[in-house]
Amino acid sequence: MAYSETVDRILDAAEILFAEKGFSETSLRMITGKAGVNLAAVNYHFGSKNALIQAVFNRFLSPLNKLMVDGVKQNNWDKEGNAPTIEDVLRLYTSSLLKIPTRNANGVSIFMRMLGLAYTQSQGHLRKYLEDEYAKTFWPLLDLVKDITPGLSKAERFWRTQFVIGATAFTMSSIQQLSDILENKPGSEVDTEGVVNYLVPFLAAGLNAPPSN
Amino acid sequence: MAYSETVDRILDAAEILFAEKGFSETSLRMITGKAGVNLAAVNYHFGSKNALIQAVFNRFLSPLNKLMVDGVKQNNWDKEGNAPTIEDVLRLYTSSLLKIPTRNANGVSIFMRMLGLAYTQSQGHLRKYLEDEYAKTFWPLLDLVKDITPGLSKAERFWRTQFVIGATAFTMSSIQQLSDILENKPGSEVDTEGVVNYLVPFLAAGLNAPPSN
DNA sequence: GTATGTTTCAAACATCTGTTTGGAATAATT
DNA sequence: AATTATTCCAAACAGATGTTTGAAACATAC
Repeated sequence: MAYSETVDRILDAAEILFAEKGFSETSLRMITGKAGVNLAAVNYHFGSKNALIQAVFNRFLSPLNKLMVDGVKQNNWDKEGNAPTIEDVLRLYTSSLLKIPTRNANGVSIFMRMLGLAYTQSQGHLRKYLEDEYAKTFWPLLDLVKDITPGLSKAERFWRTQFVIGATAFTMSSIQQLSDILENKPGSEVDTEGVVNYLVPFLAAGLNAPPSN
Repeated sequence: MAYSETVDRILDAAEILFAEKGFSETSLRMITGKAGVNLAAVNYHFGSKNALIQAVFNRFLSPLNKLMVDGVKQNNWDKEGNAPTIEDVLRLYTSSLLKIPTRNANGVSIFMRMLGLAYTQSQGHLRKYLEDEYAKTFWPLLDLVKDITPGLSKAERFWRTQFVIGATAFTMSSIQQLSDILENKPGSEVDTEGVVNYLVPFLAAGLNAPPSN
């Protein structure tokens, strides 16, 4: 798959439509129509619709992965006696999300909604791909949490990190609609960083909560 | 739409398949095949596939609605000087979910996944249906939260309730996939009640956290 | 027993799906 | 300039989709 202008046009259009409607609900004809390219271009450049879905994921999961791994190294959290707090870890997580380079407006929302879809709509082919990427991106984060919350069982710690991801993905993906509800008028300006500021103490308290039993 | 054995057979099959694959990924031929009825039966009894989806939701959201409204009354939480704690409210919510009468084995996890799908996959006809029909169920609960967390600004309280919904919906809709990741093998058994028990202290601590500023 | 209303069923319907094809247009290489 | 590789594109493909049809089977009422 060589580079071409067409490849990016397709990825941009697919990303928006997938986030908007879901994978099965988005046809190749919608994508190529929005991208202004020929229908056959998807199969020519990507091979199949499934491969296109993976390519869309790859484009934003890779930078996220890099940002988070770099963040851990930069803070020397992997070194002895340099343990971060829960808030530190969450700040790295949320700031990494906000730092991902986006090509479209509302890039963060689209990307978060994709992350949510990745789990809720994951079909066979996506499954394996995501588990691999997931391991790379989120297991380091889980390791850090492990040192901070020694009182939790492995299972409870795992599920709490899922609650963190869930609250983040759900909120970010629908932040525009939710802001409209709060302000009681559509089109209000969304303060993403403000919502993140609400998010961090909520998640930190949840992670630091005493075990369930 | 009159009652008939066929109607229930279709609902049972559709419920399982929707939870397993999602709405768009489940065809009427799969449903009628599993139910052992003729293909045309869905359109005859329900009118359309969309109407069938709504009927499936209706069959488990109605009892949930009733359980929660009854729970609020039964505890006299609406009376003066009888304010519940955050844990009380969350326990009512989760125990109501677990109390819904089920027709299939694994009924609870199927309902949970449906609930997750209700939020994450809802667009178009489903979204409007859900908002109209069941917003009234959740607003009383949010009023209770208001009385319990007087220290929060209106905005911060609103966003925290979104975090609660997000963590719940996301987790429930992807609970099977996540269980597989945790156990490192596909097809593992999912302990829905266990996950719910992890969820309550996490969410309670998050809601009770000190304000962000 | 005949008539009426309801439910089932095989078949067909039109439309949409992802994918493939073969030739035209364009770019790169020699 | 001639040749080769790459990209584009209109058209067609085979299969799946939700829905409709009209007659058969069944139940109910008179």
